[in-house]
Amino acid sequence: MSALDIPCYSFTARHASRHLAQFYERMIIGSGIHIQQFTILAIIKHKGPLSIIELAQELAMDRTTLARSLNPIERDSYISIASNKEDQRIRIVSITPKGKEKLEVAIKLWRKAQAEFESRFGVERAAKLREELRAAAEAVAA
Amino acid sequence: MSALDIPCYSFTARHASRHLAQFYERMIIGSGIHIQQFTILAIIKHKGPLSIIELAQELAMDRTTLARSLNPIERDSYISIASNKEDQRIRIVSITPKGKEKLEVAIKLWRKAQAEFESRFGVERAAKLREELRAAAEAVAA
DNA sequence: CCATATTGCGTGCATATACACCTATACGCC
DNA sequence: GGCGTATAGGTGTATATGCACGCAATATGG
Repeated sequence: MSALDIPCYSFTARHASRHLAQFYERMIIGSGIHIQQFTILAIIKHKGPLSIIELAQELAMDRTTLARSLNPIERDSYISIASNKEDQRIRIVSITPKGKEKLEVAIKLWRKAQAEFESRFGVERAAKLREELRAAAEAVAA
Repeated sequence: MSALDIPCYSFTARHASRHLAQFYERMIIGSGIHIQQFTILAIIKHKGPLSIIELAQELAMDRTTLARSLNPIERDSYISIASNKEDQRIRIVSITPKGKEKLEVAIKLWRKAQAEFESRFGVERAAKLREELRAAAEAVAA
């Protein structure tokens, strides 16, 4: 018996998440960004300029975690963060042209990672797993 | 469409892992240890004294990540780390009596978390999800 | 219009994660 | 025994994660 036989759902999810992340990192390393940054860039691009809180809601992650995750991609000029005239508390996050270029490169590699995982795991099976993961997260929502 | 609709398996797994972890953290907070530390303590107890590398293999996690995760539970005297006479490179990790006590308290709360998740998500469904997560991690193993 | 509540956000702290690189020890072969 | 190699482990750096707390700006109620 190894730890993988521990029936803890949290451990199993964490374990799978770690290893999937490493798999995706290896696949998109040529783009120069991380898989988490890829997701954030993709959301910013598709949902348009957003406040920190709106973006955190879109990504279903903690506001403070997201804020810190923005630092490296802002430093590398993939996003820009501007203040808001009407409400000076709000900071608006946008993707830059440089960020869009980066995203396009990463998307090609990401598609390969997706295809490779589906090839190894099965397309239907992968879709089912994703749906169940979503449902599990919803089941434990605070 | 939110980020949850992004079909990235890595994002979905990370998302579920984060939220499951938060759920378990809330449930075992009374024990004073974290869910990750709970898993590590449980493995050390059940697999007996182990080297860092053996322990990392048991937990299917990176050696250096594990080593740093041992710091807080060693500081709190839940584990002890001793050197090895035969091979002085090796450091042997053991659970302490204090660690065992802590583990017993945490295990009661963990069982409640397990039961609560199974109640919300379904026992069969949860078992199936766990099995699929395990298989997915194996599919992307380096 | 002022006092209070709410909201948006940043920061300190602690833990988690892993790669690259380093040191020390053991082992194997000659 | 000594030298090259393999192995166990530590450390620097960077990102990820989220709670507690604080601050500033806006909204609200009287």
